[in-house]
Amino acid sequence: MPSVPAPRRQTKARTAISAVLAKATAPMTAADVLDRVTKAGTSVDRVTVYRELAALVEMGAAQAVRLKGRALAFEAAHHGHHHHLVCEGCGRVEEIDVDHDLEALERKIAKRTGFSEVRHALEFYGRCAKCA
Amino acid sequence: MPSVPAPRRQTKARTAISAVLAKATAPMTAADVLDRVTKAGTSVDRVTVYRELAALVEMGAAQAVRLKGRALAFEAAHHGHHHHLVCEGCGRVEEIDVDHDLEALERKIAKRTGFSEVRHALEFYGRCAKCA
DNA sequence: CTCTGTGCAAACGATTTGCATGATG
DNA sequence: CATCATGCAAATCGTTTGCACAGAG
Repeated sequence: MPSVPAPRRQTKARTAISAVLAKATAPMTAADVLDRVTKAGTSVDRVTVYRELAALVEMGAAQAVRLKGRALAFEAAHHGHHHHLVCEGCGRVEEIDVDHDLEALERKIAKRTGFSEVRHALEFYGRCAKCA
Repeated sequence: MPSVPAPRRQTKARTAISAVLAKATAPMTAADVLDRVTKAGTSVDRVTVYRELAALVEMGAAQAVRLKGRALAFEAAHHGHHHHLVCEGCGRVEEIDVDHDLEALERKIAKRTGFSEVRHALEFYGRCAKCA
């Protein structure tokens, strides 16, 4: 077990994956990322994408969200805390801000239940105007 | 495509699965259900459990929730609308009621975005007193 | 030159599907 | 006795792991 966190090397794969994730307007699945990276001209393996996404989450540069559907989706962390509105027709995802004070709610729950480090996941589902 | 919804036959497997799900105090994964059904003395195949759970959801008698972890979990629908608090240490799940008016929030979102049939999923995660 | 990153193959867990047989209404 | 339900085998999908080689520092 190294006392030093281990250096992070810069590689084509990493640059490409981060670039794609940074440009994304909605959470992307590993397959989505692979697809765009490939179409952008960089040849990367599926496994590398999984590993890099995990690394980005680990570093706090990305976060994983579980929307409808089996695959995990990822988004760059530079957006602040926000929520998602998912269309069940076309699958399109919008970011959405909520004015409710969920942090206060978390504190209340923590106090009531004895839980610590309480966090939340909140998503909305519906049908967009086009898919109505 | 039959104009009549297709009759639902009563079988041992179905009785056992519904019974287990009805008694559950927290959402159960297909594997959990299989396990309890088996231990309760009824021999059922994994596949039957999946099919029956899907059928129950379809009928509105159960609902699926995606908590931390890869497997989908199911719970009987007879509890009203509620949320979950999941311990990331031991995995225990508590039902939890929230006083925030999320329906009002849904209506607001619907109006703002043009989405219809807006629903939400809200879960909380943290560490329970024992796992702190 | 050393160690991290990558590709490839294969393992894995969760879920789904095809098909022949069994049991219910 | 016509169908629906089930079991079993195998396919699929998303993800992870093991290992040998390539490439960054």
